[in-house]
Amino acid sequence: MESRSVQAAPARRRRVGREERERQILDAAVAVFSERGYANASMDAVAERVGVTKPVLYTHFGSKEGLLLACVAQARTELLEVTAAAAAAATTPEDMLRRGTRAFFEFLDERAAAFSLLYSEARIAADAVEGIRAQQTDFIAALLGAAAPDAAPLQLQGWAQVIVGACERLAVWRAQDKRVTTEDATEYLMDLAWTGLQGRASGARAR
Amino acid sequence: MESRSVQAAPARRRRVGREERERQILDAAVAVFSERGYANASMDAVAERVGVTKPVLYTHFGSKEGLLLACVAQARTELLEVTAAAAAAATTPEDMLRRGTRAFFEFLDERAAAFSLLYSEARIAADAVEGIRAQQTDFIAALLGAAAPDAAPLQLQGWAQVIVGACERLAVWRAQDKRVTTEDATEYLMDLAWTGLQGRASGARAR
DNA sequence: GCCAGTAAGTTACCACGAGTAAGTTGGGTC
DNA sequence: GACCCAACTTACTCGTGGTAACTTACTGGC
Repeated sequence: MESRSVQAAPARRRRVGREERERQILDAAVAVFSERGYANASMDAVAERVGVTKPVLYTHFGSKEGLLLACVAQARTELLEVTAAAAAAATTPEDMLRRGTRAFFEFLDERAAAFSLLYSEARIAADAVEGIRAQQTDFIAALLGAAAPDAAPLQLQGWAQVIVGACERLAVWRAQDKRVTTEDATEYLMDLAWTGLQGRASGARAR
Repeated sequence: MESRSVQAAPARRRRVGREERERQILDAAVAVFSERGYANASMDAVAERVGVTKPVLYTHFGSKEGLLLACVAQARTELLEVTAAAAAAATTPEDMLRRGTRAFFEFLDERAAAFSLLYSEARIAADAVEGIRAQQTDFIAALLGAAAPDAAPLQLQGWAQVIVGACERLAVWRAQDKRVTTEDATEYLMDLAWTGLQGRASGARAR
């Protein structure tokens, strides 16, 4: 004597297939986690958004942390696909770096919610996010290795770390300052990573 | 009939001055938070480490979040002092970038616990950590502005973001791979930010 | 058509930790 | 040595992650 609506919509909404439910839950989780922050988001809130009760989430993902990790894993897969495809279309090392970088920024633009999850969210997913970074640095180090075959492996890794860190930071900066376009961000990265500050700064002496 | 030790040390441990207590609590909090992670660390654990009970923490810092923020604020102050002092000792822009970068890595080496707190810990402190980054980027942008007076302000900010992001990432990488010395990390940053990859990579054509 | 059997869901609970109200005690001061 | 206040403790509430046990909708076999 409360729900069951007025007359139609007899609240007849149960029994959804496993795969579809999991997609629903993941989408809801990304939304809720990114809106309220992981720590302040309750599992009940996610469940309510899907239209089920809490234990359903637990049968699918085991724990709150497991749910977060599943969200992260999904984003990870998509990220590699997008950047690798962009880099594959390039012909020179410079072009590769530029295209890959731009693809990264564009991906984050499209998927702003997933992004804020990935890069603002907690130690709980730290290992998983670190795994994404490792994936990206390995990928970039391989590209750099092809372009600079005389560099030591550790050096390649170091350069790749620099690029990944720089991109991540630029992405966060863009989220705060909307004036910065993906092209701007890409060029700032290229200015330093490819061209270097040497020529630009040497015009003005340190005085 | 359980504590109160054997005979000496009559558990006579109350009444400590406000400032000293706050320092004790901050130290304990950094230790506990970095050991177990903010989310898994209980306020009782921090209190026990200090040798008091939970409400004491609340009278000093208001909330668990407030305690974390106080830890972060303390680290922030120290970080700026250290890097600014290092940069001030330099004579050329290149030297400034190199000395500041190295000071950053050395600071994190000395204060590993505070570091893991800063760079692994959660959305709760995200704003505060973001404030530290803003402090560092403003500082670096000012240095770059002196060295490259014809660059646009937004461009300077962008370059500074690249450097801050790169340093942060290199720092995390170093924590994982102990082979990488502060000098290595500093040089990898300089390789890209100052010299640029252009010369190095152009030896090998894209083929 | 009807009746198991099982996967999908729900209700109703526990445990644990953040936060607090109210009472207690140490120690400096006159 | 009586007083007072700040430092400290005890003993609670409440919200939320997680779970055990029960219920219900859909499946295929006869």
